[in-house]
Amino acid sequence: MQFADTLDFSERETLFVEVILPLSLAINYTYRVPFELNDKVAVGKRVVVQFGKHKIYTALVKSIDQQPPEFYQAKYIIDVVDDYPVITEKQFEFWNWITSYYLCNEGDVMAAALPTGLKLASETILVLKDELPEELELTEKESLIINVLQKQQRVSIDEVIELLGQKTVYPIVNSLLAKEAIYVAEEVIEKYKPLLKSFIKLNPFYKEEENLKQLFTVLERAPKQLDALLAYLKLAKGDVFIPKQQLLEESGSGQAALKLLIDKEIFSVEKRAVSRLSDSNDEFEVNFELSSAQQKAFEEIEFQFTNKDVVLLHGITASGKTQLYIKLIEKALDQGGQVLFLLPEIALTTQIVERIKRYFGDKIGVYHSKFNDNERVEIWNKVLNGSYKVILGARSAVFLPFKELKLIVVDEEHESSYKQHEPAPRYQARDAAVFLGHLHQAKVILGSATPSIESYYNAETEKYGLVTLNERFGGVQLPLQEVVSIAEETKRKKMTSYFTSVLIDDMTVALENKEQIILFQNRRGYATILICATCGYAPKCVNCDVSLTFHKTSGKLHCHYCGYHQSSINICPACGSVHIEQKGFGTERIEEELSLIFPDIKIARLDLDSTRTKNGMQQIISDFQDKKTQILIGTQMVAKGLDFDNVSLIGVINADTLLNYPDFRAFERSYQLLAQVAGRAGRRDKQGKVCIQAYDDSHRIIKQVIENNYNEMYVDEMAERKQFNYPPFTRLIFINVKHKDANVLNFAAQTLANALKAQLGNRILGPEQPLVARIRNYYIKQIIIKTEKNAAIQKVKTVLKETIKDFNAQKNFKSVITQIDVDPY
DNA sequence: AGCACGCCGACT
DNA sequence: GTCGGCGTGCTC
Repeated sequence: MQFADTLDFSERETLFVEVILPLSLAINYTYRVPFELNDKVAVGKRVVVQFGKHKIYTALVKSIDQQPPEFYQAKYIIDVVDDYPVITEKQFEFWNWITSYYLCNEGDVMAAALPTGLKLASETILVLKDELPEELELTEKESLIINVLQKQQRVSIDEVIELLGQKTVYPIVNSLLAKEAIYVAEEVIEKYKPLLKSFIKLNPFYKEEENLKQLFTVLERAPKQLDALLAYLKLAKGDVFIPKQQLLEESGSGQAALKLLIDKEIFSVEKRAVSRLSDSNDEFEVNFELSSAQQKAFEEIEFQFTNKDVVLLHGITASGKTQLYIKLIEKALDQGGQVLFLLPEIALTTQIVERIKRYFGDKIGVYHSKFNDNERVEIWNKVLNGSYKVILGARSAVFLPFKELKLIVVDEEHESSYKQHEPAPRYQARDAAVFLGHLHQAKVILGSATPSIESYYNAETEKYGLVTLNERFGGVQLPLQEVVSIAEETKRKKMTSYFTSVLIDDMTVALENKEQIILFQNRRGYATILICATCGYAPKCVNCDVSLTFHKTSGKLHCHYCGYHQSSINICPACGSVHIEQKGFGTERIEEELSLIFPDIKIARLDLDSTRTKNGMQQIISDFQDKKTQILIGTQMVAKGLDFDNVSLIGVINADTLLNYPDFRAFERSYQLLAQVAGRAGRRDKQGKVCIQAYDDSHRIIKQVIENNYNEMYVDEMAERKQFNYPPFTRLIFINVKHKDANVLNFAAQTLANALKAQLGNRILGPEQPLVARIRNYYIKQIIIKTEKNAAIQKVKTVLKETIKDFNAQKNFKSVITQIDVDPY
């Protein structure tokens, strides 16, 4: 009996784990834990599981249960990856919020949140059996595979496809498996490899003065080795490892000498994981005092924080918001907390990052999409272990594993790039950050010179605090702003290609003064399309409902939606005419025209095409900064976060295309963009100039930009939004319905809309035809849900989710794709 | 998201 | 007869 008492039955527990897979799946799956891993599994750790026949994934343990699943036999988990949870409890809560608010799957969030390096990859590998069956009859293709396997042991499915020159290899592979000639090895590769560098240390034996002296005499006849030793003694203070690279540079002695020293055990080597991120170690103090206006704003923010969690900082351009942020960050750090500083993607490669880095030194991490996975995993771990206190990042940085988050700064909060449109989770990082702040009881500061209407509304209705900073730092003057009517100039024949005489005169003056110029051409209207002057034919994309755009650099016609491209045309394929004209104008075209007007001036272009690479953009910017180029032509990019001392003139080529964009936020966006662009002119000691070209030169938005009248813009916009029932008075949810067949789509979209209307009534609009009705061979329709602000939104979402589930379950609509976009702006 | 399986049309 | 394309269903 006593024996039975000591038997601990709890150890015989069988555990089951519910895991999230990094895939877009509607439900989570349950696996069984092998007894020997019982102690290792924990919520928030990663586990290796097989999902489906071949694939192996890293899944995340969401919960642990002792109850076996009722309706199926659970598979075993293969392994537990982590010693400690990589996902914190708070992160799970955050993920849950994203899932339910933005109506996506948990797997979508996991896929977006974890750097790929933390998700393991699997590759199916074929391996030859040690002993082949005696009677083995193989087809020609099968023996081909076996032959290769005999030479190189392992072959991946991809290689087999290449080898046989055909796509369907599974039947053949299956046959080989059935004949027991091969087996399948699942290879899980940990993608994250720390960067290892060699470090050198002097044998502690030579710490003794006597021994060292002796060593010197021994090495007298080996000058190179002596150099290395001396270099080490110079670099290393005491008994430490120093980077091999550094030692080689300092000593001037080569690898060979060093190797001899190592062989003689005078030096020892060690491989160490080092950071891939260039941490600037120059932690020099950047001393600055807040101006009295800034100091007042700072105190005001602090005061607002006593009863508000979110404060909107409305500070005009060049009012020195960055300094305020720095002071606030400093304070949060003093309290021992972490800080998340969100920036729009493109602003991350620019000066503001440098400034903040310089101030906070190696406590800071930068996180954005151009970093590779290794770097991202590194940042993830440093946030998790707390060695990074401040994170500068683009929207995905909200997913980092913060522990003691005290403050979140969202700079340029009005920026549309905080919203992710594709793929799910379609989240708005600014709004998510507000929730994240709430979760951590951290304060959130939203900063902008031109706040979004919804944030300003939140401030006006006292949901957020509001602090205004409307004095330019250091008394920098506002630029001189003028509007030129393109219509007028065209009538008087004063236009030179796209440029009004006023802009050309301004440019001439600026160039004579050796000052620099930025020309801004917004993305809309960017395209140059070809059109036949005889019959009106315009080349269209074969996969999408858009005209192809002509790119001079490649000499080809490109589709901006799917990447399709074809060679350009000289003869109209429809009518045979040779009169092909270029219509519309892009940055490329402007660059070309401009170089005809100013042949001796160096011109650079900053847009998506010229900045594909991580350094492409840096190069263009630094060339402009170093005054190697005089004129910079760009799309929105030039408006964001760039500061150039020597720029005295900003030209907006065509403001109308912005204003005419068919979107309820077009005016708001135009105001923000134009105001932002204008803020780039003459930042230091000299008053700059802004020249806005437009057909409709009396448009209220242009007037409001020139007068710097945000409040009037806000009031006008609010009146319109109220009248037409748009946010912030309502909430929008878009449902994009897609199918390859236009007829199926039309019927499906109408059916879904009807089903929704039956429950939600006139809150349902559409289905409507979107601007581009077909992308990548899929036809698209859009259903819009517009609910009143105070409606029980969660209820609407539940209805929506259920209705779509039922809809997709219908036989005819299985292949119809539906995507939900909550707050699609 | 993959991937198998099954059905169908096309061509060595 | 294969081969490749595509629609459909399933993965614990």
